[in-house]
Amino acid sequence: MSSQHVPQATAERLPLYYRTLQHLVTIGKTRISSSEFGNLVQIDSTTIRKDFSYFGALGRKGYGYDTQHLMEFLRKTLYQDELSKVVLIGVGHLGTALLNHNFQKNNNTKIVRAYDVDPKKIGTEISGTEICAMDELAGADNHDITAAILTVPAAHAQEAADLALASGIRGFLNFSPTTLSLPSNVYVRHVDMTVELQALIYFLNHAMEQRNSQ
Amino acid sequence: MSSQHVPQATAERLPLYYRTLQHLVTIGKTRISSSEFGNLVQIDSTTIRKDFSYFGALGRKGYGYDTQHLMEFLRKTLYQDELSKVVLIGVGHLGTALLNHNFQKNNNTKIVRAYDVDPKKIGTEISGTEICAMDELAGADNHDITAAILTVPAAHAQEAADLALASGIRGFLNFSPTTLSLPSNVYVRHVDMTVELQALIYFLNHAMEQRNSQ
DNA sequence: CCTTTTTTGTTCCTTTTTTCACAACACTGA
DNA sequence: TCAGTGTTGTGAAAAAAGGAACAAAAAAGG
Ligand SMILES: NC(=O)c1ccc[n+]([C@@H]2O[C@H](COP(=O)([O-])OP(=O)(O)OC[C@H]3O[C@@H](n4cnc5c(N)ncnc54)[C@H](O)[C@@H]3O)[C@@H](O)[C@H]2O)c1
Ligand SMILES: NC(=O)c1ccc[n+]([C@@H]2O[C@H](COP(=O)([O-])OP(=O)(O)OC[C@H]3O[C@@H](n4cnc5c(N)ncnc54)[C@H](O)[C@@H]3O)[C@@H](O)[C@H]2O)c1
Repeated sequence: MSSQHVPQATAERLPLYYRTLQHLVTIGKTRISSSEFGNLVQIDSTTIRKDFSYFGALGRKGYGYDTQHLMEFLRKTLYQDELSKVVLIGVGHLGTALLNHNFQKNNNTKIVRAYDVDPKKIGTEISGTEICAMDELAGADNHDITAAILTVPAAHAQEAADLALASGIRGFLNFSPTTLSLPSNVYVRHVDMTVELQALIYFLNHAMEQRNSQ
Repeated sequence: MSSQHVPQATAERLPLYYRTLQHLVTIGKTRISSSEFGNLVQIDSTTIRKDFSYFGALGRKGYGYDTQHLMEFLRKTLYQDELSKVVLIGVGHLGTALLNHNFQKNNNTKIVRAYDVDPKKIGTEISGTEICAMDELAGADNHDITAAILTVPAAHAQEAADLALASGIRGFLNFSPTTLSLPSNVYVRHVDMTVELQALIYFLNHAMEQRNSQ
């Protein structure tokens, strides 16, 4: 039962569950049923229950789920209770926003260092995070760094990723609108806000009118 | 054949295809096979061919796809050749980054107006986009606006969305880490960068070690 | 203590998405 | 012109994801 193989789709939902549980704990809600939780995150309650069941019996019949317990379980599952250190490459508009944010809410992840090529930025600090030269990245040993956030212009994304890879980084969150070519033992996630906006517009133009005409 | 029902998964990939084709046209590549294209976007070539086939026969056997033609077809499909106007709500760190960016590359979408509650920001401009008071949103007629980009703090996201909805907006790109509750004739897309980073870390911890042990 | 209500965990069925396999067709070069 | 090669478009199979239904267990309320 416990933790056989967790489907990709389930794994993608875990962070949403975790964040929602954090919120519930904060507002003092100690228990929740799968259907109430489902309403909250807008996912079918069966899907919720099945997702949790991959990790064993986390709930109690006739009661629901203990929010505190479930949250802690997910925290361990997601982070294995270690602080995940990440670096950010490209301190431009988007990079600066991310540094200022620095995933404050979420104390298990921290941007520990930033890199850029701009001499004006190198040596300065944003929100307590120091900005270093790209040359330093090339020589660094970053095996303790979980991931690199890439917020450089698309034309430089591959180059920046290669440097990070050489320094020992094995995870990438790529914000540039370009596909990276990296070895298969490296994990890349792509966040493309332009694509998101285009997809939204497409669905408004097509999917919606279909739904309306039914 | 042509445009029966386009699966959700296919529709989600169209913007990526479009962007990649733009790049190919820019660098002067006039034709491409599904397998070469597939390598580029890291999607199986069969999936590429099937995706395109929902729109009819866009390629030529023994030749491949004409990049210019395919790009133009996708542009029409995605935008129906109209400029999509969007507004942005919440001119903070992230909102400012988006305004500075303003989807320059992509001339079919434009942030025409921004809204905030901060009196210091109201009346100023960022990258040519004027920042208005939220009160103006409440009274505005925004039926010509395709979508609203929400970059307000999570605690205010629902409230901001409700105002936008009342002014006639029917599409939302929500960057706040919260689930919005809106009528079903409204389309909401959620971009959660925190979740993306958590998912990345989860996959690094679990999926990767599985792949390695095989 | 017993009955009724709630709610999980899971089985089974449906839908969606991906992948395989290949016939059909169009280019290419001699 | 014609053999040979490349590449699409698609039907059929496989895999993944989603959702209905319900037995079993626990809680709640007398
Ligand atoms: N700003 C946004 O809202 C937004 C939205 C969607 C996508 N993006 C994408 O995110 C990326 C960054 O966008 P931005 O608006 O922050 O751009 P930006 O131009 O403001 O910042 C880019 C930063 O990267 C640095 N840089 C350039 N080349 C580098 C290199 N080789 N190594 C390290 N650093 C380098 C620059 O000095 C600059 O500080 C782009 O790919 C952009 O397409 C941004
Ligand atoms: N900055 C990031 O990199 C980042 C990363 C992930 C998620 N987010 C999310 O994006 C959202 C915005 O983040 P941010 O860093 O830009 O925050 P921020 O605090 O810098 O900006 C928020 C802006 O919204 C305005 N605002 C507040 N209440 C409002 C209301 N009711 N109506 C209109 N405007 C209002 C504020 O005046 C401010 O300008 C947050 O929900 C945050 O969690 C941001």
